[in-house]
Order: sequence, then structure tokens, then C-alpha cells
Amino acid sequence: MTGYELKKALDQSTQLFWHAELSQIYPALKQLQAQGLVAGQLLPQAGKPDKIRYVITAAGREAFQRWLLEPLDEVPAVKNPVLLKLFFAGSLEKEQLLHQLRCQLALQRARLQRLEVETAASVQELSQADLAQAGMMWERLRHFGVLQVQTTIEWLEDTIRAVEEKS
Amino acid sequence: MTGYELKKALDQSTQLFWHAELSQIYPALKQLQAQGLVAGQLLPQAGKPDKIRYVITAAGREAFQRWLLEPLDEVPAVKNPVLLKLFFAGSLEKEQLLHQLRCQLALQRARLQRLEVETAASVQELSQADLAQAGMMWERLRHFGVLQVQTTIEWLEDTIRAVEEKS
DNA sequence: CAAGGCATGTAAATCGTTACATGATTTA
DNA sequence: TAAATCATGTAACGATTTACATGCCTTG
Repeated sequence: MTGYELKKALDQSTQLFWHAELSQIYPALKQLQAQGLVAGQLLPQAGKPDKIRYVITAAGREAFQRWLLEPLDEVPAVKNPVLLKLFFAGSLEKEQLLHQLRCQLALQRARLQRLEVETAASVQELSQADLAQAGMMWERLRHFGVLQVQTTIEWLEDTIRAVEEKS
Repeated sequence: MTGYELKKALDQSTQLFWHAELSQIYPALKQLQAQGLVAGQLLPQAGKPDKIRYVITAAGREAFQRWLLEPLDEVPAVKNPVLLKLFFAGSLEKEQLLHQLRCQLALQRARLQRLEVETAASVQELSQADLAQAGMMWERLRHFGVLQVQTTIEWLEDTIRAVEEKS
């Protein structure tokens, strides 16, 4: 893929748990090329900027496989500024706290909609054969995203109820 | 608090959604002091290194309040290297994929144990009065952490089952 | 005719981690 | 006697973001 195509692919597939800006992708591709893990081919275009299409090399495939096999022996640390703010928001006025909670709830509900409709469609685009193999994890991860957002929505609803019922 | 005390407080309270190293905390405190948001008081000690205890100023309190009131109008982007690896792990051999999933499952189960036992105890330490106000969100957020880990465990179990039942 | 897509990048700044450095006291 | 706790930091590196820069084509 080209850097530009990669960005789009990332936004469609992994946006729930990974993302990157073009300004990070382009230098990263050059670095991978310098390490011999990918090969770049210049594709001149008329009327548009030239493309550079990168293809993984044998060495790249090996490095990727090694990475895949590294044991998952750690739980990644989370940084969530929204939860951090809510942690301290207990000291706000009741109405202000409720406003913050409702604001986030609306966003999460909209997100669930998008996840269930749009992303399900993009998973459907995969062939049955793909779904049986690599694509299966794609669908499983999309489902995980839905579960997480549902949990978040229910938790926000409960929390709003609890705050409302306070003195 | 001193930087050192702050780090311990963070590890006990917000580790589920925020953390920081001492090497980040110490310069940050100096910066806050330079901005007049905290004041530092040197406490000489015998037999131990001197402490610097920081106290929030009036300007600091105002800035903190402004931060608390900023609308929660975005859902923070997540970066989870474990999920990223699982996304691509669909292309591994069945047994290798199962190994990765089981490895992560064991970690998450251990984590749930710790969360339910240890953290519940540290929340108990708060007085009833505190629980009614600021501490309530602490307890709610601990609960959210439990829900998220439970969801993760169930999802991993389901996924393992799905992979096992494949050709 | 403005906005967005296509396509590449660089530069500056920020954020965060790991390693290094010191040194006394306490615990296993 | 080794490791952990207390207590402070700095330096180097790596990761990531935001802003800047270019320029044509297509769509609303």
C-alpha cells in the first residue's frame, strides 16, 4: 500500500484500538524501507501527485511473524482523560457533574450507532473465505468494541441515576 | 503532597485510567510552581533526603476548576497493542493463536482478582462523608474497571471457544 | 467557488519512558 | 547481604501531535 492508502485502511479497520497520522506513517515507511522490511515502488501519475507503493519483503514478513509470536504477557496501561476528569468531577456541583456525564453519554450512544451500522457493513465486504481466517478476528474485535461501548453506556446511565438520587 | 507521595496516590487511585512516572512528576511540579499554580515548601529531613511538599494555590484551584468544567465533548482515542496484535493474529496457526489468547486471559483473570479484593479495601478506607461526595466517583470508577475487565474476560473466553471449534 | 479528496512530506513541539545518579534506612 | 523504601532529580531517546507546505482534481 501507499502511506495514504494505509491511513485509510487503518481508519476503517483498527480505529477502535489503533490509529496513526500521515505525518507519522510517511517517515515510518521510509524507516522500514531503510531496514529492508518493505520495498517502495514509485508510481508516476498524471494530474495527481506521484505515489509510492510499498510491498513487504521476505525479511519484513519474518519480522512481522516474530512480532505476532511475542507473548501477550502484559496488560497494556490505559490513559483515559475522560475517566480522569470524572474521577475528580465528584467535587463539582450536582448539576455540573450531571451535565458532564450526559454529554459523554450522548457521544457514546452515537458511537454505538456508528459501530453497529457502518463497521458491520465493512466487515461484510470480506469474502467468506477471509472471514474463516484472518477476518474472523476483525469481526471478533469489532464485537469487542461494541461490548465495551455498551458497558460504558450502561455505566454512565447508572452513574447518572446514582447522582440524581443524591441529596 | 510531595512528588513521591503523589506517585503513590496515583498508583492507588487512578491506575485504572491514568498513571505517571516520577521522572515526569518532578518536572511537572516545578512547572506548575513556575506558573504559580502550586507552592512548594522545603522540609529538611535527617537521615533521609529532604522533601518538597507542594500545596495548591488559589490560582491553581481556579485552573483546576476550569479544567473540570471543560465539556467532555470527545471520546478519547484508544491505543491497545494487545488488541492490535490479536487483530493480525488471525493469520497465525490455530494453536499459536490459542496460546496468545489464553495467555492474555490468565492475566486478565488475575487482574480481576486484584481489583475486586485490594481496591475495594482501599475505597473502604474513605469515610462515609467522603463517599457521599468526591469518593463516590472513585467507587463508581473502580466498578467501571471491574465491568471492563469482566467484559474482556468473557470476550476472550468466547473467542477461544470460537477458535477451538474451527477446522 | 469553496470544500474535500488525492498524495506527498517537513518542522516544531509535546509527551512519555527508560536509564542513570545519589545515598541513607529498613526489611527479608 | 541483597533488595526495597524513601526522596530527589537529569539526560537521552522515542513516540506522537499539530502546524506548515504544495498543488491538482472533483464534487456540492
